[in-house]
Amino acid sequence: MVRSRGRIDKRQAILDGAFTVFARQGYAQACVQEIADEAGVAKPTVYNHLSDKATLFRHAMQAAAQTALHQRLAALEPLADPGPDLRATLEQVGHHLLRLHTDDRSCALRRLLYSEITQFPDLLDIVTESGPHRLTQAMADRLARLTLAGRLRAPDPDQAAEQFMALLTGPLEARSRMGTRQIGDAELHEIARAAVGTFLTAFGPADGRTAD
Amino acid sequence: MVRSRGRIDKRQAILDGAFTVFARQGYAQACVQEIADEAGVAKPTVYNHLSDKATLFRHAMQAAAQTALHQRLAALEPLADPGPDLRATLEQVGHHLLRLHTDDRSCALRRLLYSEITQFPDLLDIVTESGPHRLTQAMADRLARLTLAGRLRAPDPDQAAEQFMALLTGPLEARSRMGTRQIGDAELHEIARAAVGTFLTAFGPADGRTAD
DNA sequence: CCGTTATTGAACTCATGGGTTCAAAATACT
DNA sequence: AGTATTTTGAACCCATGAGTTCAATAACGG
Repeated sequence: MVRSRGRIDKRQAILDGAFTVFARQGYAQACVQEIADEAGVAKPTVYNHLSDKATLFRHAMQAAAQTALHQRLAALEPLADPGPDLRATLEQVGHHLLRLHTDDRSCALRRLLYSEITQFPDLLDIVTESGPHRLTQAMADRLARLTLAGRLRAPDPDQAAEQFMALLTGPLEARSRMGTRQIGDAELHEIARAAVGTFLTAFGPADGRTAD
Repeated sequence: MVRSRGRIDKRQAILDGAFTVFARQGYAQACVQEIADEAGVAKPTVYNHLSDKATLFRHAMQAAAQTALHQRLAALEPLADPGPDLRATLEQVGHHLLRLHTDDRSCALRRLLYSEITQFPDLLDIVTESGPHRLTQAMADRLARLTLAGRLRAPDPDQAAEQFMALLTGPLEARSRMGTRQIGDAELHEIARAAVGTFLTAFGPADGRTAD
């Protein structure tokens, strides 16, 4: 059995394995030996790369948050140049965001953040500020542009973005039983459609209530 | 024989202290000795009332969820007979809900639920079903009545309730930094006003946008 | 090839904390 | 009063797991 013994590869493997195990067990219940196994690595190797369990946790969370943020920002792309059917584009983006939001790693990240926020207050600056906040900001930018273009009526884009995100993710929490139940694609579409419907009724152009 | 054990009913003190410590430390980090101290009781007394740490946790969570639910349901009362100014009543109820939602014990309850949901899947049935779900249900009932009375236009009261709650609590999560920052009453009022504004624009009576 | 460095497994130390035992003391019930 | 029950403190047992040590070994660079 020749395992790849590159030094760089191991660090990434360790961080990935760490997040997987933390996600499955929670911080306190996860033992370093299990993380080492998950990463296909010996326990001392873990301590060779990351000094202790806490920093291991921090780095694993940071990495997971980074990828989550990038995925979400990418999902906003269609709003940069929405086609003639703004409603359809919003629904597409909304649905994409919902899919990312219900992703296993995403749910685990939120759960871990919630649970360890008291023990690791610095996680907020690492994760949240690089997370939801920047996402809402980007969304607000899009909405501002759309308002300037006369396709929306959102004089306060920050508030509109905040509420659009709320309309999307709010109903999820209850329905997904806090992330323990996987939600079918059809239901996600339905939630996105309802969210966009309400959003456009409130912030759509003047003649808003048209067809659907 | 008679159920009054020892001097007072220590059981309640234990459950209260347990929730306090769990809220402060998280499940795994909380040690039973500390709970005993918090409750002003000896450690064996704790085990005398609750068989082990897990059931102690479950009962503490259940008790906390009960009170939280009752408080929230009570907050909906004004909607049973709203005065002539529906907007004002909605804002009042919304603000009240937000205050309860940002309450320390409430935040701790949500945090603990999120964090231990994998270790205690049964908590969902104990807490969530007795929590947000029943609250949204009650809200939907109110909205249905208001629609029948011609004061709203919410043909799907369940969805309207779901979205109203989302508009209220969604913006909170980001702003309160997941419950770590206390939000001033003024900001809560602002959030409630914005939520009700959007809600009424979407679900208000036909001549909606005028009323103020 | 050979020295350097990273990795490995296994065993070890040590602190923490769940849960129990027990005899003494406090309390409640009659 | 007297008896049954609970509470209490302290000590105890024991499992778990973080973090370390170390000698053997695999990879890598020259």
